[in-house]
Amino acid sequence: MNVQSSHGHSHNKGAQSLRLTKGAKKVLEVLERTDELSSAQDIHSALRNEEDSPPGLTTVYRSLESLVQLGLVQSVDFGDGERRYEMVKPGEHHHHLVCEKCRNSVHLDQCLVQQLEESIQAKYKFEVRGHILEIFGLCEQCQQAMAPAGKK
Amino acid sequence: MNVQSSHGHSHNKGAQSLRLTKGAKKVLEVLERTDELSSAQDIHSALRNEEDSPPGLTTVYRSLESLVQLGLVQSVDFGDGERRYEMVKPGEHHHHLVCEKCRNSVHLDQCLVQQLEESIQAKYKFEVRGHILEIFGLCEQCQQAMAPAGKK
DNA sequence: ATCAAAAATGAAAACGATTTCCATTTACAA
DNA sequence: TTGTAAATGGAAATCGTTTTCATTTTTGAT
Repeated sequence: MNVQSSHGHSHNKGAQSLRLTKGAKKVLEVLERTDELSSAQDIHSALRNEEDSPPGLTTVYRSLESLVQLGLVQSVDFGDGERRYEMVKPGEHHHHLVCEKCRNSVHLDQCLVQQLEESIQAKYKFEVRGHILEIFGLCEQCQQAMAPAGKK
Repeated sequence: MNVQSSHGHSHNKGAQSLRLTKGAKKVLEVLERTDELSSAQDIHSALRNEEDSPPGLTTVYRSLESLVQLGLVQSVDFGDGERRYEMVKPGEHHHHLVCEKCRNSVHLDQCLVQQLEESIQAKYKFEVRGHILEIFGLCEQCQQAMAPAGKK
């Protein structure tokens, strides 16, 4: 990882700047102390409530893009049309078990796809570069809350 | 499976009618002869080109929703904001290896998540009800096409 | 410190897939 | 045939995200 502050020298020529700009730092701070997944809007409102001159929504989006490219943040797609973000250990990623009832999520401690990359490669001659994986269902509490009362 | 035509009697009270309406039949026909994944728009244009009075886009969306509920069609999310659809064996589903270069996709013959449901259940006490899984990378041809020439 | 160029920023407009509204048409049981 | 529920289509509305573009801030060289 080669993360540098906006004040450092950078010779990256990637699709976009790989520096931590002022806005990106603020976004990262929000994500740092949140363990829930946050949408861009969530982050934006959080900043609105605590900053004197909060970054605009556009900047939040751009910052998230940079942070994702830096490998500090991952974007998660639950298929509901709203992307969420969360901090990850640099360069790592993980997937979630999302409760359809209470909407809480826990993350898997290992990636099911990574384990299978080799066999996919061997079987399909396909070079794995990325993947989406999210699992939906009922968490333990919601299963119990549901059992006695009946369905729904 | 309990699929019935629009002319059959139905006493389903589901969130929405589980009959095969005229529009849904046309949509299904398009999907039947396409092995590519199709977006709602794709299906709509296909119908425009061959029907005298093709269903409107709204009807295409509604039909797809029914067909998915009936288990005849699955919707696939590649995370690019456009949902695609394809026929499946009734009640089944599958996942894809999507080539990032040529955009073709092949589907996995077995579901990696289903195999793991039990262990997820055991380990996380989580009742699996559904999931999203798509794998991105390079297909064999594109790997070869890339090797000699260099990157991109 | 000063200056020009590059990068970052914000507000508003644009986008685009999907959904909602609502008035009209069609299907079908009686 | 007729009344009612379901289906349909077109337009408008949604809504997260991206683009545009003018302004401000940062940066590196002088």
